[in-house]
Amino acid sequence: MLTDLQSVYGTLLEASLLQEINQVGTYRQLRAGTEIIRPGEYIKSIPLLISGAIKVIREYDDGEELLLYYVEEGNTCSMSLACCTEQKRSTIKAVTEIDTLLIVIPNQKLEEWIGRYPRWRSFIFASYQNRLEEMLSSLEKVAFERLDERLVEYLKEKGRINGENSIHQTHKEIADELHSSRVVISRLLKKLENLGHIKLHRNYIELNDL
Amino acid sequence: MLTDLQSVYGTLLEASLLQEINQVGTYRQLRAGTEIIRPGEYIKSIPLLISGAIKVIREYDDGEELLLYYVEEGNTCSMSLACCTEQKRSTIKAVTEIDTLLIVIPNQKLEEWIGRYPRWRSFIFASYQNRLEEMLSSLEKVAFERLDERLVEYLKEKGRINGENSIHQTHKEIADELHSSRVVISRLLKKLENLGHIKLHRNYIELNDL
DNA sequence: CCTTATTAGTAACCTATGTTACATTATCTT
DNA sequence: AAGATAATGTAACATAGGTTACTAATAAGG
Repeated sequence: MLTDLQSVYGTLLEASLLQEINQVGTYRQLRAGTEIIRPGEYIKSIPLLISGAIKVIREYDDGEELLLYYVEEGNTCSMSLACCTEQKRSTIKAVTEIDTLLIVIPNQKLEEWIGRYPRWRSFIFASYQNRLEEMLSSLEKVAFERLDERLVEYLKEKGRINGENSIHQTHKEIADELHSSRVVISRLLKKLENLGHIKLHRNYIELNDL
Repeated sequence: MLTDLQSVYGTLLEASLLQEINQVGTYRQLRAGTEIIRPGEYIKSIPLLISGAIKVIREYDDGEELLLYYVEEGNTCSMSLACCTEQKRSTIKAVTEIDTLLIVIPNQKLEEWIGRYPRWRSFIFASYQNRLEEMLSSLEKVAFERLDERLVEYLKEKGRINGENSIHQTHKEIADELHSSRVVISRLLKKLENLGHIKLHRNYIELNDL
């Protein structure tokens, strides 16, 4: 486990800090589709990703949702950071996109290390920076791009994260994450198929050239 | 000047830190409409707002733009923080919305104080947290709300920030900040006028009940 | 005071996206 | 195998919002 940690965070963090993380943290191996954070929960610890990916979703009472961004290996979820340090309830949902290995750190350590380890401090700042940029990028996509463009990017990203050239999702699920409707997504997917970019099947989509 | 600083940041930051800020920082009194940050610039210092307000805008090569959020007194601009610590170019434009007093801190102090002043550390974290939330809120508005709702919120917020019940902007300017077109904004404003919520004039809009 | 530029009003039209409704096909249960 | 359920295809229609074009009103400059 420590070797995994070192191979991912070795260049980012101090060797002594890695030892400490390994001692106080709890390793968790999670299956794809596991809910890590639910809206309304208090968060008492932060996850460092060793492998896999987590998708972060904004969810509403009425069942509406919107995909915000993915967190990948070597990163942490700044939304949790923020919630930790401020003792606030989470406003987002986090779900493992694929099988994921992470290590969970209790939040008092988070603060303590900021005083003691300069590289931890940089790491935390960089995480915030990344998150702000991801949010900005999501905002731009929603504000400026048309749905067909967003759909293509969604398919590409999902394929990349899952390391496959196919997407195992129903049209309804895609529609939810893009905050659209099933019929519209089916229509656009069919158009992409007619252009030869993808091939549609029941419950999965083959990606050819996007 | 120090008394202004104390009255705004006195409860947030250590007294000794305020002294230090007062010494190393540069006070700047800016007129409404002053550009503080332009896209592409490197940022070597961060601003602490003492009074006034700054609007933060995403701007593109083709002249398109989108209003992201306002920074008000007692806050700093986390987008600058992020740029400072990472030595990156700014991706946003910041303009004073009204006459504004702020104090500018060189960025090496920013880092130094994080190690030395716990409350500075909390302040910086809280700023990030606020910015993430503002971004999330902007994202939601663009993704879920219709333009007429966004327009109403825009008018309210602008009125509040300027401390007036009128907005001194042309329809074109409003359209740009909401990333829409003049004709559409005029149409929606006229509808709001017919409902008795506002009164339209050349170059300004009277707000009645919104 | 007259000309010009800026700002706003309005109509006609277009398109992306959402909605409703129903048919079809694939998968699961029993 | 039959029926139930879930996923997809498709057509018809509604609407928010963007575009173009033109007019009207107001302000600014000489």
